[in-house]
Amino acid sequence: MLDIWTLRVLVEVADQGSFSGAASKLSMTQPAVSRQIAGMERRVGVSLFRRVPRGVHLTTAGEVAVGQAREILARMQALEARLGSFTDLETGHLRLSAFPSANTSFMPDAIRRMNEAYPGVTQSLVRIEPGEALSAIRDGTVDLGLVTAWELHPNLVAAKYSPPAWTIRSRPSKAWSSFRCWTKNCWSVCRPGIDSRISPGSDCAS
Amino acid sequence: MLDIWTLRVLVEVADQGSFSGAASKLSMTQPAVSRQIAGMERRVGVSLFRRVPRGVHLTTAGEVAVGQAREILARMQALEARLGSFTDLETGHLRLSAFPSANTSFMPDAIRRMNEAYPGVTQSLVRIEPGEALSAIRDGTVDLGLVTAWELHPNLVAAKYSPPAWTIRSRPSKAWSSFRCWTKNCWSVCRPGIDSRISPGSDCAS
DNA sequence: AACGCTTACGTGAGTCGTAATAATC
DNA sequence: GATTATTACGACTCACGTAAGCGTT
Repeated sequence: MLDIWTLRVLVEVADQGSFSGAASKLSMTQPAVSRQIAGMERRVGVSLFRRVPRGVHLTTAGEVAVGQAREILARMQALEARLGSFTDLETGHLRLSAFPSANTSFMPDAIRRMNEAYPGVTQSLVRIEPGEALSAIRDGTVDLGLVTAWELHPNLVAAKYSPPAWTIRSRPSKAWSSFRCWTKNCWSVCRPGIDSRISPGSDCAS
Repeated sequence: MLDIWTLRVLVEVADQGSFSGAASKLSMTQPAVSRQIAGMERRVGVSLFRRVPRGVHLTTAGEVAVGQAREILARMQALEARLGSFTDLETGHLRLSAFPSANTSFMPDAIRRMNEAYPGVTQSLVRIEPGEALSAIRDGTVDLGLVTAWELHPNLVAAKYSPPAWTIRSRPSKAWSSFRCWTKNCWSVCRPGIDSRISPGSDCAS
C-alpha cells in the first residue's frame, strides 16, 4: 500500500516541475523529496519522472499516477472535513495561549471573532512560559496556541524567505493535528478536534 | 493528513466488529489495533467506535468514516494496479528461489504456468541459503522467492491457526513490495515491479 | 560557478510485540 | 475463568536533515 504523504509529494513535484521547488513548498529538504519519489518508483516498479537538466518531467505512468493521486487526496481531505464537522463547538470552554507580542496584537481580535462565530464557547487566556507552548498543547493544558515560526519548526524559518513563504505544512506531527499560518512568524497550533475552526483575521497575510 | 494504513485498520475493525478480530485478519496484535484506532480518534477529535462488552460498535461518525475510507482504499488499489500494468513482462529474465521442498513441489508447476503466460521471459532457479531468501530479495539478488511462513514473519505462524488463515497481509515492509500466500506455510515474496504477476496454481489453497 | 538530483550517515519520531492491568460476561 | 480493550516498556523500522558527491549549463 502506498502512503498518502507520498502522493502529496508526488503531485507537488508534478506541479512545481522540480524536486527542490516541491521541497520548498512542503517545508522539506531536497533530499527528502528525492528519496520519497525514488522510493515510490521502486515500489511500483515504474519510473514516474524523467530527470532533465532543469528539473523533472512526468512520464506517461507519472501522468496517470498524478491524476489518480489528486482524486485520492481530495477524498481524504473531504473525509477529514466531514469528520471535523462532528466536533461541535456549540458549547464548552477553550483555553488559549500566545506569546507576549501576539497577546496584544492578534489575540484580542481573534477572540472577538470567535465570540461572534461561536457564542456558546467561553475562552480563557492561559499564560505559558516561552518555549512551552507546543508541549502544553501536546499535554492537553491548552487547546490552541499561537507560536512563533521558529518554535513550530526550525525549517520554517528558512522556508519563509523563499516565496510563496507561508504555506501550511501538510504533514503535522503526531503531537498536534494541524497548524496554520497567521503571519510569516506567527502560527496557530491546535489540539486535535479543534483544527482550523479558528481562522486568522483579514489583517493577517494568507 | 490521515494515514492509509489507519483507514485499512478502521474498515477491518468495522467489518469484524472487534479489535481482536481485526488484529487477527491483519496479522497484528490486539494492542496495535487498539492504538491505531485510539490515535485516529484523537486526531480527528471524534469517537469512531462505541466500546461494548462483546467488542465495538460504529458510531455515526464512524459510519461516515468507514464509507469514505472504503472508497479511498479502492482508489488506492486501483492506482497501484494501474501503475503495475506499466511494468511489462514481455521480455527479460526472472531469478527465482525457493526452499528445498518447494523446489520439487510448487516451483516446477509455477515455472510451467509462467512460460505459458509470459513466453518472452526466461527464468533461472537461484540457490539461496536457508534464511537468506528475504535479504536476497531486498538486495536484488533474486526477483521472486518462496519462503516459509515463519521466515516471512513470526506472527504469521500464530495467525495461521485461526481461520481465515492465509490472507495477504496488506502492509508489507519497505524491503519487499508485496507477498502472497500459496499454502499455509509457503508464501511468495516479490521484488518491487514484479508484484503478484506470478500467482499460485490451483493446487494451492486460496 | 550555479543549480539540481543523488547518496551516506547520524538522529529522532512512530509503531510494533510482549507483558501486565482492568472490565465484562 | 474466559474474552476483550487499554497501558507501559523496550526494540526496531522508517523518514528526515546535514553534508558531501556528481552532472549539466
